[in-house]
Amino acid sequence: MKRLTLEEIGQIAGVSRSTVSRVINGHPNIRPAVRQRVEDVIRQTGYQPNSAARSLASSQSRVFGLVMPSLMQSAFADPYYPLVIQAISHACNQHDYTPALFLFQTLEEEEKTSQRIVASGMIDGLVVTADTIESTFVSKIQEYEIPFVQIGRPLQASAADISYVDVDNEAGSYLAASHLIQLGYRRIGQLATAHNVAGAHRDAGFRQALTDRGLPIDESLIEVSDFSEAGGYDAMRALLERQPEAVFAHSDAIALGAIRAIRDRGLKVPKDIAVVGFDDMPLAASADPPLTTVRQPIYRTGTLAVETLIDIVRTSPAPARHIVLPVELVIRASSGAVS
Amino acid sequence: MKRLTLEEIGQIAGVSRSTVSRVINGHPNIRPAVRQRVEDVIRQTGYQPNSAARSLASSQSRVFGLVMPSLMQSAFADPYYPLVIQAISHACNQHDYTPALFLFQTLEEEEKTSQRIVASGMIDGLVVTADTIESTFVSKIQEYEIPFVQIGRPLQASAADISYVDVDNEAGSYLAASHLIQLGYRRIGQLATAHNVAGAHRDAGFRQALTDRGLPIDESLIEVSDFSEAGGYDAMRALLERQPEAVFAHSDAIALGAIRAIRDRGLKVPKDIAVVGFDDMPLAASADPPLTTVRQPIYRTGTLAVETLIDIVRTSPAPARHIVLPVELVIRASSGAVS
DNA sequence: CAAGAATTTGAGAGCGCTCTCAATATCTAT
DNA sequence: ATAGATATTGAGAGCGCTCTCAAATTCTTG
Repeated sequence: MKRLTLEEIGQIAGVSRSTVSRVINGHPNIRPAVRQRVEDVIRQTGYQPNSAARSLASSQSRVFGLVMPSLMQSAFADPYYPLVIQAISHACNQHDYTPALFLFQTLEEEEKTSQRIVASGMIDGLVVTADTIESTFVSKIQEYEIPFVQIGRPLQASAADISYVDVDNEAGSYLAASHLIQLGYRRIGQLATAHNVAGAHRDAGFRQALTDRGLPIDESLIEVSDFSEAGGYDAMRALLERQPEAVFAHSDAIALGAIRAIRDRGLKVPKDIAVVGFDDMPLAASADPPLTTVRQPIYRTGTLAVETLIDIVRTSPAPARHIVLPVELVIRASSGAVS
Repeated sequence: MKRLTLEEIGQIAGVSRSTVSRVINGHPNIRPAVRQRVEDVIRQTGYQPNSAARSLASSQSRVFGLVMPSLMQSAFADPYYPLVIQAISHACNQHDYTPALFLFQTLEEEEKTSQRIVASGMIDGLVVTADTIESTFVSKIQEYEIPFVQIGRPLQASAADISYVDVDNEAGSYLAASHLIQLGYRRIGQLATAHNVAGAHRDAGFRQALTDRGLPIDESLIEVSDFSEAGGYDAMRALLERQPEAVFAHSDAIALGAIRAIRDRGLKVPKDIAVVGFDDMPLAASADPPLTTVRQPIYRTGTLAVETLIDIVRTSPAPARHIVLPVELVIRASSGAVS
């Protein structure tokens, strides 16, 4: 099918290229009759402006990039990223942006692609998930002055002029720990994740809760895990030696691994050891026992990231936006509060 | 940071715009000394050609679209799609293509965005996952003559001129069913999925295996489920009434749900009922008991889809490519073959 | 109904690249 | 050294759009 141009649409409608352009871009000062006529032609022909020409002339592409640097294989097993991607995709569709996806499995891959992303003008803005330690990527974006928002808070001090959308990890783990304390548990372990900002915040909230309730912090009750089920299993096996009465895991996947480890040892959840997770992923509700967990609004995070980015692009230069979304504790059987 | 143009690079290197263009595009017939000089300037300046201008002049964007039509919320919980996305992203990075993501949660969303995708020239080719019944999308792509490959075989007759990459679902379920039969099980149930091509093929392979081994096909031992764990649980509960000795599930998630249902009924896997899944997702190996399942090369599917698409774009017009990848049976404890 | 103001439209340049074609530089063989 | 072949380079048009500026049209108002 032959693709039409503005000129040709104009010809059919009996107006100039300029007028058609005005109609498409919603400019004022067009006689209603003319606008109608042009719109009819556009609809009938299914005309869509050539996006390359548009970008070139207007120097904006209406493409957003979604960047996930140094993403390990495993991270994607977690339903977190898929959900974020889905949210971002949907929000982009909604606002007539096209989301381009940049997943980097190695630094080498990141290196190779990132220059093209920032310097080719192909992208109007970026959503960056930067949960791990800083890559050089953010500084590169800043150098080229590309608008961007991070999902997850940046750790470093330069955070003030970086826009981000994050969930209140600290409050979440505070809730989780407080819940366990209120249920009477004293020896509360933590299956923590390291090297990521969210993990640091979750750890902080956990400690704060213990401290606020006058409990000592026993470092030997804290085991480090990655975000996987298998990691949780291993970490919990180690932790079992220390005989905790309850355990707070930094993710539901970890919690599920922990439950498996506890059961393998012949113990019952929550009777012998209570478990609380973080995420409220779909499997949490149908787990055995159903998992008490901290629900974070993952989808909303993605949506807000895009909307914030649009706002930044529109009003640039703009002050940085900082959004922290609330979380909630979902109480199910695994913590022993309900049967 | 000010973005440079070809002209300016040429100025610095003391050559014309045309020559720089030639260097960038790897044309022959450039004096080595000149090429060297130009390449140095490009490297030092970090110059990247403006992609809009490039697209406009060459009428190709080096962008591939990844389209997932009528995707329900739940489908994304499955690690299948994330893995495909990851593979496609990686393959695109490898070949200097940019992957644009189009997930459609509703037909309305699909309708709104699809015209832009096909008619704006923003995209050189599409990878379409069309596991469900045909949307109007494929015919639209064909109308606009955009190269595309499907992941998963098209069901309808027009398949011959559609390129696709698929796994051998039929052989997979044939393997699974044969395995169970060989182990001596006779009343073998199936937790099947409906309304998707892969499901149809898996069902066919299952039936073929029974027939080939002289077993009757008992329709009452076939329950329909969606692809979720919860769906598997419900379907298995129903199936339990019919007292199967073994059950083949169309996905690992379904199998996991089935195991939970069996256990809730006070029965043991595999002692009372053997279970085989499909996918070999990461959780399959660490499930309790470890899941016998059909491993399909999901990642490879995505990679091949991109490579095939590149091949098609390059040699267009080209005959349709049909690729069917082999699967393998991974035997673990849940089928009762090993402890 | 004319003259000025306001609205609506069109012409033209230009965004940064590719690609053709012609011009120039270099090489080969006599 | 020189004609002819060949390799290398540059000039210029054009891709389809946006956006400015001026022209044409319509609307006011005395």
